[in-house]
Amino acid sequence: MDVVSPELNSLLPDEIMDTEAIIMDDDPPAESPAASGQSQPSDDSPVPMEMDVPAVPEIVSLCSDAPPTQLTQAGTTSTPTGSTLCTSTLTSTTPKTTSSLSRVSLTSGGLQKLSAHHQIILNKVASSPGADTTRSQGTTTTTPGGQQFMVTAIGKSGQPIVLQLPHTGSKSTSVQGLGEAKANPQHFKVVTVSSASQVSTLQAQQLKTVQIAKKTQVSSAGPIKFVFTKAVNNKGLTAQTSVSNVITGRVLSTSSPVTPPRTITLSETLGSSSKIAISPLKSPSKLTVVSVASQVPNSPQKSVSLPLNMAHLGHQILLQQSTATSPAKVVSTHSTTMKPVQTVTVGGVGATQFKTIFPLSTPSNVQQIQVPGSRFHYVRLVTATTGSSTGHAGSPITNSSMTAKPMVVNTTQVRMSVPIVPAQTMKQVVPKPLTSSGQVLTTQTQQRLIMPATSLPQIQPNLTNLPPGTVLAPAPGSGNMGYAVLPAQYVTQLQQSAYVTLASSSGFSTPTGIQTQARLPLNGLSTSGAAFRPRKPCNCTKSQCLKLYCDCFANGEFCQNCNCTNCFNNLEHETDRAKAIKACLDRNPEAFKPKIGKGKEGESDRRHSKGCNCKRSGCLKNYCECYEAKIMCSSTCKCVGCKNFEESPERKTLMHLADAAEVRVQQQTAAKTKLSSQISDLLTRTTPAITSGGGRMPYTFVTKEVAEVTCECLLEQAEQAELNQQPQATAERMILEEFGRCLMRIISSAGKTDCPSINC
DNA sequence: GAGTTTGAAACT
DNA sequence: CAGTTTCAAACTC
Repeated sequence: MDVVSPELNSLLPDEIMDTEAIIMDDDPPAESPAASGQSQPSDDSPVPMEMDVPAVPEIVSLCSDAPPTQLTQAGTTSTPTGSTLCTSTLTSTTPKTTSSLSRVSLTSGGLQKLSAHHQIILNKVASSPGADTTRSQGTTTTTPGGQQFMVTAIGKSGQPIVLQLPHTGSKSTSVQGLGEAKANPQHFKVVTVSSASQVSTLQAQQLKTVQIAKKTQVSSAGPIKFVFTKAVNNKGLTAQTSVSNVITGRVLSTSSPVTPPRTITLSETLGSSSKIAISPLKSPSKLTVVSVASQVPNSPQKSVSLPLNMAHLGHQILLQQSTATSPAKVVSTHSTTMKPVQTVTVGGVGATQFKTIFPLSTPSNVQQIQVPGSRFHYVRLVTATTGSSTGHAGSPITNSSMTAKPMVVNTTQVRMSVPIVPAQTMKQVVPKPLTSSGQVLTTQTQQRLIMPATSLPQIQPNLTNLPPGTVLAPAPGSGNMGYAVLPAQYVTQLQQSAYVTLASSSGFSTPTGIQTQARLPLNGLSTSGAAFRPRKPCNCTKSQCLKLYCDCFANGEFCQNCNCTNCFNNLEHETDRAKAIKACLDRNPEAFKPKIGKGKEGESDRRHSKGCNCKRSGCLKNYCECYEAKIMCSSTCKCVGCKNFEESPERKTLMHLADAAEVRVQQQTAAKTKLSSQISDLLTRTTPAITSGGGRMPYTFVTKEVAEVTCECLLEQAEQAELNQQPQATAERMILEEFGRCLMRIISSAGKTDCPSINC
């Protein structure tokens, strides 16, 4: 089970928070004051949200302004699991709550000093309850009641991220203990944070606290592991998954005995233009919340409360923009007993869903970049920069620009197993990407990017019904906080074929600025196969693809590879698109929800939510949405002359015809395949035989000379029979027998290299 | 490929 | 909410 802090969840749309993989076996949070205060926003969304589950408030922010010097990489340590743990200077943080708790602090910053691998350093820190989290960075204190881990992450300097791990060891029935009674003892939500490498423009260090709710199963025999799982492409195993400047991740997935641990590799690339390549996510994923530090000073941390209906969406990463001056939040109050080794799975694991929110400054910051010679579609998202380093961010991304060490989250599966040693034994843990054997590769699911845009505050309340991945773009000139909701499919597309470069605020715009490049699949053309069904390109001409007439728009996709004209359904027209979305939602709050409800027990239960309104088609043509969806009309339909019902003979006839046609097609296909195979095989075998001579075909031996000799032999038999005055029947038999012998000699000669010799 | 039909979406 | 218009897909030729 994943535990999401109510606080963080409250900031997120229910749909975003929703994950199919989440099992609601966890006990609702009760004890933590912060958690209690973080009541989840009421949402009527039927989809269970992670928000409902988490007992511990969680705050994740990804930007660190602290100078990199604070992070000191002490060394590396091999963990029992084989992962390499890099020790770094400990940063003590003080939980706001008085209760003892184990905490994991993710401190971003000082990445410059990190190894090139940009690993996230988990520093287990024993912190005293009263310690000040904001001040005591770099120090380690031991708290009797709980354990604190400092995770030094990637990114900009010095903004520590604190992962609080409520200890439930003593309290098996702890209120916050999530799913404690459940067999699966470990449930964590992990937020991975990476910050921009640029430190100069950043302001004071910011402490970010990530609270991790842990199930309390202290008695478990096996060591507990924290698995930081990133939304990683399960396909590409070889590629490095690096998260530069912006990163994150909240861990939604939990490691269970049955489920192989999944690893998230968060690596930071030190370079001016960092790109994050988000690998495609296949399996249903859990929600990943990524908090991105914004470069806007003094701006309060902005929480995203977007009730997006993304239940059906795949893996999504939620990026929250946080300001450098935003105060760190420490929420968890649980006191738990740290297990020797705990695995935290951060997002992206098989059944996890990630939702991604990237902060966007202005629409102008979103750039679609077509790289000549590259089959990938590049999208650059740049937040408004107020700093002096804007020039870099605004520059178009080209192949040459990509050389600037962009941070790329590859589609490659990268597993990071971060075993955490008890405070007594281990103080610092640095997760190391595990690509070696024995590590389980995580499966990626769809990712959807939601970009914060301040320009559309009014839309946010209605985001529940937004199309998956809808981009909410900030109004022009509206600050750099906004939400851009990328179309779900677009994100899906991005995952496979396109790159999205996300550059955060001015701090990122510098040569060391953060650029997140997400690898996204093309619209409807995903190579993943079944995961993404290819969709027809639209042909819209008048709707600008901003009306529900457009299937792309209706499906929450960006138009790509379409035949539409005057298309606004792209990143270049985020504002218009956002307005259109809002308009659609105003007209119909459920406009972007699937029309065909998914039956609980199979397709038979599927039905059109609204029903069709056919008049002439008899509901037996694709004009009818019911028929098109291969479902029968129901009582909700208002169709006239409907023939799309169970006992309809017309329907049966059509079905039979369709089945027959399908069978024919399949047979033809199979026949073609077989024939092709046979031909190919024949050519393969005959070609060398003909050329080599050793295996020549029989006809090659029946030369003119052979035929003449054979005929002479036959004539001789005929003459012989005539001389002996044999009856005609006997003569014919003699001739045929001679012919048989000739053939035998010819055949026997076939295996010989020299020319066959036939003698009567 | 052009033209027609159709029904959902948008509009009034 | 009902009627009309618009629109793009489905369909036909």
